[in-house]
Amino acid sequence: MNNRKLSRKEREQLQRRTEILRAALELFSQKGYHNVSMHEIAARAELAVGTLYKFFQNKEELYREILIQTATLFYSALSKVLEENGDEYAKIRKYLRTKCKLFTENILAVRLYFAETGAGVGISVKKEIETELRSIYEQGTQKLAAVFQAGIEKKIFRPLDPYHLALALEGISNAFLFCWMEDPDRHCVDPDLIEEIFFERIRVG
Amino acid sequence: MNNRKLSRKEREQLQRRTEILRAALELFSQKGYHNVSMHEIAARAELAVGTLYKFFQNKEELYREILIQTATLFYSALSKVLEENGDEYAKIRKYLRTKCKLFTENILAVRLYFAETGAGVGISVKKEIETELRSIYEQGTQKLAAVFQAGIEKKIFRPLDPYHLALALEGISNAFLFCWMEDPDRHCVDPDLIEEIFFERIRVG
Amino acid sequence: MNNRKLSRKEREQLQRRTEILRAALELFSQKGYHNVSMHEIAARAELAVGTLYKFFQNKEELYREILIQTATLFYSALSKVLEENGDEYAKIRKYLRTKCKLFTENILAVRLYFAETGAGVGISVKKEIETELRSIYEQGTQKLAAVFQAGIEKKIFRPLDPYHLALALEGISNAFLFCWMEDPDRHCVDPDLIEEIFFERIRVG
Amino acid sequence: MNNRKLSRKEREQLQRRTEILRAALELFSQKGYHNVSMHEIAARAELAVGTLYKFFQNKEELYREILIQTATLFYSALSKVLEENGDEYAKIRKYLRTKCKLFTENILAVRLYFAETGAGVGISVKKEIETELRSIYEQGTQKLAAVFQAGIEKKIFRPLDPYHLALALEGISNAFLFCWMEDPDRHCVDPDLIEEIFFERIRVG
DNA sequence: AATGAATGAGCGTTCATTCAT
DNA sequence: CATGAATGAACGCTCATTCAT
Repeated sequence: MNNRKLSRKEREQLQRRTEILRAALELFSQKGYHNVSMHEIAARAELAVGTLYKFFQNKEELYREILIQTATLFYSALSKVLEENGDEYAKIRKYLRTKCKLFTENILAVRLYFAETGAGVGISVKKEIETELRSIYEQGTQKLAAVFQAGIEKKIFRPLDPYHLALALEGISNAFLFCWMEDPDRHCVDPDLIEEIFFERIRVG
Repeated sequence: MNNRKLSRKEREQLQRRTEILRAALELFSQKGYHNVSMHEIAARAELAVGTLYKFFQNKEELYREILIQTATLFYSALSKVLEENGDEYAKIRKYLRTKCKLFTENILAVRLYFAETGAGVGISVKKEIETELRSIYEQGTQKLAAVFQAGIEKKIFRPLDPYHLALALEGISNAFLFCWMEDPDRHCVDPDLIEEIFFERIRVG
Repeated sequence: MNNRKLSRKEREQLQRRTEILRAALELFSQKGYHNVSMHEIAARAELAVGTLYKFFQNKEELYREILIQTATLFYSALSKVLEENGDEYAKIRKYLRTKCKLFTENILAVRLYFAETGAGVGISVKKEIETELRSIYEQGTQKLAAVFQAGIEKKIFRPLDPYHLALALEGISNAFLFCWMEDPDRHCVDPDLIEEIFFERIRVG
Repeated sequence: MNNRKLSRKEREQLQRRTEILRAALELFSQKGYHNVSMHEIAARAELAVGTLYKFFQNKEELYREILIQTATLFYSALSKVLEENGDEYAKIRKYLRTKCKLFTENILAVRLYFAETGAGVGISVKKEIETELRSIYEQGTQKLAAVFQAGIEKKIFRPLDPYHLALALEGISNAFLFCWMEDPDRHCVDPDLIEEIFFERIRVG
């Protein structure tokens, strides 16, 4: 990273930008895109409205930034896991664990993310944002499918369509995570539980 | 039914109401609640704005009507399936088939429905609508769980938490249906396919 | 009168018309012209909206009718009193008594009437109505002034400007009647009381 | 006063606010509350609609502000007069002079004021505003009554009910002022004239 | 003649965005 | 460079009026 090179001014700028994103995330995830005004975001970020427009072209762009940032964070973290060494079964298990962790640690962003992609559907704020997000999501699913593919070749998994397996894993884990988001006390986020249902009889042997 | 008793006037009224709902469904599912104006809906229904308000108290009510109608249609159809005679495995299979059929035949409404309930999350148009919908959805999941419970008792299924099984089945099937909704050519809606992944090794024996 | 000549149909028509005026008077005097809709009036008169338009060109005309009717009723009753035989002092006394009676018996209409003419001012629903009403009111004041004029000539009253005397009497009596309308329990409508203040000297010495 | 401390910005703000109030007063007093739109006021004030809402919460509040401002101005000026030193007769004379002056200098506001309080009646824009205004008006009348009471005790005035005397004075003066408002050429606003009629005896003998 | 469903102009209000300071 | 007052298009909604039945 080139953090060292940032002048005081630049650091202050970055700080401000981050502050805006934080304020916006809180508000958007609480009330939804259309029920949050730029004034409200400015007020929460303790800045003037005009300043918001110095950092983001418009409201949509600010929204997009939050979503892309989160999607990228998730994608890169989960990709990394899938690219590590180890057998495919272990990779999937770690993937599940990481996904659960990311979700629970970033609920606000997740809310927004799924409001947009709706676990597959979604009437997004803007079609472009939706497309962009879906593309990132799709890349993730493809990577997951590739791992299943490898696992199938190594006879770790039964010879099913790897993309479908990826889809199914995503579907189950999302369902459990959604359930938890709705009612955090129900403790559905246990990855072992998800694994048991998903794997126990799918795995060969 | 008392369809016979409808006078011409009443029939025309019903027709108009249906026309409004159709126009609204199309627009809402295409652009989302906040990006559709009452004028737009009126124009598409080839009516004056005022007429919309003769049938629906306000925009929200019109939106709610669409969602509740769909949710109820789905819920009653799927409940019926689960209440029919037959062993639990057959019931689940029929449930899956019916769900796929309902989805593919009501894509527009499904888009809206999941935009609201977000398969679990969702920053809804109005909290009341969300709650109402979620309650219907939850009832459905409970009914599904009851069938799994019965199946477990009869040793048809492995002794897992029945609610989790319901959640998982919903998760997987939604994932496949979403995938299809995004790209109808990919033909992911084959219920056999979903069953294979979900069941083959979950079922005892 | 030619009441005899009215056919059943005509009688029914008149009845309907009266019914509309009654309903409108009640509503207008309760909530004011702008806060009453034609639907509301129709509903209270137990008629269809369209029927209202058969009897009155539009909302304004309906309103005008009520006001002109009341103004004419008041004017003719009070004129009659002033034209009776008797000395001028007695006429004024009877005028006052009649005015108090008319007011207390037609509060609803009075409310409307003064809302329009505002005891002199008034931002009326329509300038034309205001002008028309004021003209009737002015005629009344002129007639009253003529009586004062006669009284002055007969040395019954001191030689003051008769129009001013008329104005003053109207002003005082209105003030007392308004006071009563606001709070009917305060019993300010005693004509003797008004007379005492109007006629007898206030300043000692 | 702290007028000195107003920065240029603050002065401009105040100017704008005043400008809005002026435009609104002109229009309201000309056409009445319901026949004036916010767009119209904005246009006359040479501002955008949105700007109106920066200064006043809504149309009603803007209306209320005008009325309360005027009522307070009148009340404080007239109260001051009644609280000055001097005998009661002199106070009433000065009161009358001041009232005439205030009326003639604020005709627009007076029109509105009496449209609301209707010199006693009035179907007001909002019950709350009416109540608030009437309370101010009533305070004024009470103060006037107190002066009459003192005058009666000092044998300056005949022993009549002081509140009724206040009511009568208000009634007469309003009648003359209304008469002048309708037709400014008739010169009815001469306070001497009002006094003569109010104070001296009308009936001969 | 009576009806009341349909109309659509026009209202009050909001809020993303701009730009003079 | 940050500010926030000003803008005005666009919204949801109402209601006087019309006209086919």
